[in-house]
Amino acid sequence: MIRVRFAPSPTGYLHIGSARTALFNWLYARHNKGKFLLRIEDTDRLRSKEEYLDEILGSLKWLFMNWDEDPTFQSRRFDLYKRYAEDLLKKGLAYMEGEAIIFKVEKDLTVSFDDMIHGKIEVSTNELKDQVLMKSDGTPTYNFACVIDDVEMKITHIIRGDDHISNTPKQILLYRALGLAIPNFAHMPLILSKDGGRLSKRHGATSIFEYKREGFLPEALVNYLSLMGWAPGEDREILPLDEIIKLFDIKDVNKTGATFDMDKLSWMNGQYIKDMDLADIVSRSEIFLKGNGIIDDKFDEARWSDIVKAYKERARTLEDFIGIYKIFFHDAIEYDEAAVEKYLKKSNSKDILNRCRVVLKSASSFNKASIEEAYRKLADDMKLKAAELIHPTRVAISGKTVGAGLFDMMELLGRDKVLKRLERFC
RNA sequence: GGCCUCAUCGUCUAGCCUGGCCUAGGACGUUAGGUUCUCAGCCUAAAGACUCGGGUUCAAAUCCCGAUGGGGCUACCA
Repeated sequence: MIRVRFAPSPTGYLHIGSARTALFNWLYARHNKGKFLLRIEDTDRLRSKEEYLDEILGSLKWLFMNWDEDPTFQSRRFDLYKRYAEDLLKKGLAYMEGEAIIFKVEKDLTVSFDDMIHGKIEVSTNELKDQVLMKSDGTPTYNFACVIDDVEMKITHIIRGDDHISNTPKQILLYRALGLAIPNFAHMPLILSKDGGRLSKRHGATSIFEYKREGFLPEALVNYLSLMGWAPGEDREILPLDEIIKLFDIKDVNKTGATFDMDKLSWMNGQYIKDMDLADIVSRSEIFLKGNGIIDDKFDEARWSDIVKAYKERARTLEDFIGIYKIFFHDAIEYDEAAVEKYLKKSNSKDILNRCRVVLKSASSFNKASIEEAYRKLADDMKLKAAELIHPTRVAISGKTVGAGLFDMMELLGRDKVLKRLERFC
């Protein structure tokens, strides 16, 4: 049975890089019908915070990464580490220095392992210093606790970032000294920040929840993340999670670091919104609007559904729906000054809008088809192109030059609102 | 500095293992055009890469060596 783990340290939120590491572990487990376990590396009591843990777990859940079994907390296992360390001490493989227990690294040995992504990696122990196992304060060091926990948790495959390659020989020495079976290793490339360096809080290490706040869909984010360092082949890019699980293979993971591309994520998110069932995107946008305090419980869902239908293929994030909502449901709308200047301040603007208003006011019905017919006829009468009526009208009723088709917008807005907004410019 | 590691369009990648089908394919982005009331979407097209130098071979993006460049590690951080 394959068992993998994701081992976050609750000293910060889950960012893109760590989420991708978690994802590849999760995909490997699900693809192979194995177990995906969580280990919380909270040995640093000062920097570890409960709220970070909550955010990390919440982020994992949001991205569909459910875990098996209860998470293991390192802070609750100090006795365990101590026992192993004392065992090494007894065997004469470690020594005390003050209160600390230190592992003796034998010289002139070659440690080698077969990485599932990189192939064979070899290091001479002459490059390694003796390793602190237990610090003077009684807490274990990372490399020691990591080995003990991976053994205790019966981890079969350690999938982690490239930055751990140089930790691996140290850990292997520990497995050997303890007489324990060495797991398989797969070191995946790191996600780089735009300037090519390591992802850090200063450079692009945005919290996963920040993407949620910005209106990204978890499906799109997971899909995009899976493509950082891995490709399903056949030039496929947008594919559902179950398909990703089916196709995922750790052997296909690249060796080269990848730079996160926000533009492509946005594009992909837009594709997901466009292709999503209307009911689904309606409810998600609704939840998003509620979360942002834009709407409350008494809100016209049926009408919102019609609006979403008109806009879903042009939206890139759920955040776009905030502006859309305001156009249709708020009385006061924001006007794009440049657009007003361009379309509503011409010498004949007032006249045009006034005639539009009159036509709309007297129209026997107010639906997309009838409005369009009336507009085209009016344009004919005035010897103008329809566009010369359409553009100013759009700006007058929505404040913007962009958006859904004008006649859709007018029908969705309703006659009263349309007339009221036109009046402002007549 | 030492050690480890990586190297295909601006970005994500396919191809590399098992040399020839690669005048290097796809996607994002960019540019141009089409559809249209705008934008978006959709469609079409264009520009755009094998880091460099040796070697092996009839033949190298693919194999080998070196250089260069990037990244990581080098903590009683994780």
